[in-house]
Amino acid sequence: MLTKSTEYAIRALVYIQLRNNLNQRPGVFEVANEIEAPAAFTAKILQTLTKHELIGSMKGRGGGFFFTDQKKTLSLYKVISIMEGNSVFTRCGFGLSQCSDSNPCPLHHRYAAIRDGYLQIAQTETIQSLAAKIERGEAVLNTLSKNT
Amino acid sequence: MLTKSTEYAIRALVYIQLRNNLNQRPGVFEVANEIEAPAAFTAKILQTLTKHELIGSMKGRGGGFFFTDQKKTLSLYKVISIMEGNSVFTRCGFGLSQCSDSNPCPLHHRYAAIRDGYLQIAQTETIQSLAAKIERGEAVLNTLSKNT
DNA sequence: TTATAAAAAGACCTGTTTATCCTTTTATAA
DNA sequence: TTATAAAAGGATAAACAGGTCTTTTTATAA
Repeated sequence: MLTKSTEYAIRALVYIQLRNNLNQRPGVFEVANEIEAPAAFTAKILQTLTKHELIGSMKGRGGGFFFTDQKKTLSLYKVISIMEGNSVFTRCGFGLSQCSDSNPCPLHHRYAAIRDGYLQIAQTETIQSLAAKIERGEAVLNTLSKNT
Repeated sequence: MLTKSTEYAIRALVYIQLRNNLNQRPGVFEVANEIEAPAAFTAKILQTLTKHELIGSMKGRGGGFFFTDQKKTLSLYKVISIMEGNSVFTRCGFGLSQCSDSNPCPLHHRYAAIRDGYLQIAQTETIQSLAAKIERGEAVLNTLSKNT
């Protein structure tokens, strides 16, 4: 469904939010380690997220990544759009470039329902809502941490 | 969602079914043209489908592709599994390798519902059911044909 | 004010998917 | 029985996603 880059981005942002909640600013290596992604690749993704101002960054000693506005929420939809565009929410499930309610492919009606459900998730879930679930022990961020 | 190869495969199979219903056996060029896919690439995909015996083929003059058993149906699930495996039906939406009802990622419950819905579509829709919709004028196979 | 720690930037490498082209095999119509 | 039309097979290329490495910039603690 999502590209690896997008998945890494979402996991990284959730981790950053978790650390920010403890008044800490994780760096590239810490983030990469926690989300179980290659460090150099994680650095590139964090660069992208910073360039698009989803997060802020500080260079130099004690630097790292952080959310600039602790009150705002960030929807998965926005993260996905920035990382890979929104075609996952619009593409035809049959591969047709022209496919719509009025000119449907044979999968259209059923597939569009599923796709819209996915869009709903992406629009309503946020980095903060995911982080909260982890903080409440209802979910895990990575393979390492078992919440037993 | 699906790879291009899988989409081409499904569209090709639907077209072959449509032609078979008229007692014809389309060849590579005809299929490629109708499903709006590159001919050489379509040939490779038809080769794969033939090797896995989803369809039969005849070489030589008057040859082409066809379903060997006109009574059987072929689910999209089977086509997808052969073309790209079944990870689309099993992957975690958050990218975790270990993600389950008992050890969920923060997206798990909502995402699994969507994914299962998609699995339902793939298991219940068949090449034949899609072809039938087209024959009834309820849907289109390609960009060219407008069903107005 | 300098050594150090960190992110930013850019070049480069790797693997997979998508796609093309050429040769070989095979069936059949003439 | 031969020319021809078609699929099968194999090698190669192009585009993209995923990933690495090195250098540059910048902030700060010592």
